[in-house]
Amino acid sequence: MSRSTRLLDLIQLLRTYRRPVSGASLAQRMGVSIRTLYRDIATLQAQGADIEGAPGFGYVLKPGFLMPPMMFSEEEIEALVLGARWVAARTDDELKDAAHNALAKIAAVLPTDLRHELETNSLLVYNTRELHPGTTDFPAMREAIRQGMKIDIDYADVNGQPTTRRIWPFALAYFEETRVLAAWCELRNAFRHFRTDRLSTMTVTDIRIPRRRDRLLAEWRRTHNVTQDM
Amino acid sequence: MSRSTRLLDLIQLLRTYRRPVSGASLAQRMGVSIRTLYRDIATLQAQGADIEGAPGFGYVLKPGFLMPPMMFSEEEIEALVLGARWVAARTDDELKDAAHNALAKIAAVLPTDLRHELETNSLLVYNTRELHPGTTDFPAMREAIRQGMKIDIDYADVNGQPTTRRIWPFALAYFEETRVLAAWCELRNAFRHFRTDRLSTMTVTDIRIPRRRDRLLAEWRRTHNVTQDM
DNA sequence: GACCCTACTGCCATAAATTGACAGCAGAAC
DNA sequence: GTTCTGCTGTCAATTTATGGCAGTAGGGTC
Repeated sequence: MSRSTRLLDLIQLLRTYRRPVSGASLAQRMGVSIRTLYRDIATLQAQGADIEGAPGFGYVLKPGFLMPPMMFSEEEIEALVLGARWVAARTDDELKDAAHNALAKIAAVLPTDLRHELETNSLLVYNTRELHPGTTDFPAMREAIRQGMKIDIDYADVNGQPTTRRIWPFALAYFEETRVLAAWCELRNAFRHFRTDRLSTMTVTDIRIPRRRDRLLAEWRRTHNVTQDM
Repeated sequence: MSRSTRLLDLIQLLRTYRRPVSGASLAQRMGVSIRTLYRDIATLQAQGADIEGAPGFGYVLKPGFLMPPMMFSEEEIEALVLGARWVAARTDDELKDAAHNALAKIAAVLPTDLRHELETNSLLVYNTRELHPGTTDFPAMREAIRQGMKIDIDYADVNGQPTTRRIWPFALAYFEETRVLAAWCELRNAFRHFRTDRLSTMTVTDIRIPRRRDRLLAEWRRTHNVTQDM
């Protein structure tokens, strides 16, 4: 790989990170020595890339730096289309429309050949089994998560009567057949998980959750050893 | 000036032109020989720049090398992230990287608040069951579908010995647990479906499929009553 | 057909750059 | 202090870039 392509690849690699990365791991992924990587970083900085490096931390590319190539590859188009199709097939109607609209917006900025690739993509998603229909209002649930609003639910535990609780929802996890709402439960004063097909009622309150969603998510991940690397 | 900075400058220079420019004048403005300019153009094209050159005319950079800023609704962001996460969790490593890179590229052209929405999104995908590992080279298979190349496979039917066939692959369908390659089978002279976990070998030939992929897909959909509305 | 203008490729000797290795300094967290 | 990292200098071997030249080819104009 020539140096000029490597520099562009390095930008793209840095774009995919949100937390600091060490130069050593970048060097390994680019297949060059650490010395060369330092030179590459210096070159990119000289060309205007806003790369922040600190001893003991690593590097972060501060957002807003546009540098070619900034177009999708065919494989990236495939990934986006396939993901959108899974969303359309396996979630709810609102999210399905959203996936559809997002693809349309992406298509609008694509050059002709890539738009054709997007439109004729032939990775398909099939739903063999029906999802449990349920009465859960997923759009409202997602909205509550986004806005950070407490909700009240009636939830039937595996071996118990339905109980009414006020919870702080912060994540919704999609399994093959079920979906699970992750929340802080005011009743139990602990993190709890609720299968959405066992919710009998759900009411979004107008009370704000007193903690940031990403903090709750981070703490839950830490205490429950959950990783999702995107 | 180093070559890598010159390549970026050349892109910028090309963007300022609307009518074709001759290589000679570009070379003069970049301060290099015409021979070097041709090499630079070739390098940029290899990196995905859509530069059109015709004898007697000159060069034009077709729009689309850089992505313009894009706006999505919060729900569209959620759909894209959720889809990308499903791809990352349930397909292969190459597609996982592609999904990751695509999101990073989208994030790069998003305004701050939407980028934050993308980065802190809390719709998660879980893989409860392991995918059948298999030995199928999915990246090569997707590439063959994209490029429209025939492939040779050894396929073990449900109740039979493995047979070697030459097929025209045109679609790959993702089910919860299996994946099925849809193709025209030269042996049976008909559409056939192949579970990828029953492929023992797969060789991509360098013979083009004599029909367009989208035509095959459309005909297969018609004859098999398959709908996928995205 | 002859004629331009241009894109594009192959070759080659020279010049320039890139590279990895090693040694060492510096800042920050523990 | 120790450890983790960023960062710089130097140098020899290697790789790459470069310009010049010759030649092919495509697409207009006359």
